[in-house]
Amino acid sequence: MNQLTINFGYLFEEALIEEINQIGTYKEFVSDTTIIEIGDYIKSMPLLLNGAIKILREDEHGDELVLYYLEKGDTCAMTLSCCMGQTKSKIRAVAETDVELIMLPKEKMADWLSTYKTWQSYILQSYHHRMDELLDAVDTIAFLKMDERLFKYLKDKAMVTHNDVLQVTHKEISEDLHTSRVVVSRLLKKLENEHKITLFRNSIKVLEL
DNA sequence: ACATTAAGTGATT
DNA sequence: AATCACTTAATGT
Repeated sequence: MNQLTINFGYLFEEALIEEINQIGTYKEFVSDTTIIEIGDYIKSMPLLLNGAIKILREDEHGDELVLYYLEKGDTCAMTLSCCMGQTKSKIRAVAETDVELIMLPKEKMADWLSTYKTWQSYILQSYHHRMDELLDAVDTIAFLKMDERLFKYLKDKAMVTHNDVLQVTHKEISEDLHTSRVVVSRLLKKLENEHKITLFRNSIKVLEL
């Protein structure tokens, strides 16, 4: 399993890679699978080898809101805080693309914090990075108008899937952004008139990246 | 041919 | 920006 060395070799020393290889369990998820559900107890943390994961928040009525995406080399900050305390997940994680990852039991990650300096800085950096992404998400929701949010959403999605043609319906977008389908349709039409995207049935091509 | 789902649009709040 | 009501277009059975 060389995947690990490819994605994390520059981060971790060999001994740590070796331990991860031995202890971690390799898993795959196909696109659109829910990996972590709200309320789940977290007993292991993931290291993303390939693909992208969408992190969502949900309100009491089941309405969703996309927070950010995880990409290869990332880990989920939520699981970190959940593994420390014994709390439930407050977010949902859905595979945006097909995903390959390694699950690490939570007991080890605490041990490694003291044994491996590279592990320690990786965890701390992950936290820092997630915090930035979260602030970015807050800014986006609080300060950007819907049309700008929408365009950013499309660009982000194109980015993580490495594909400028997005396979989504207006309805799905409206759910991710927590707005109505009608609004999304109107704004998409506007973006198309501005030549930023082109619309098709069930897909959208992003022109300005 | 008919039903279903996706998308476009005017009018109203 | 949300909702309603309605139309049109594409797709599935």
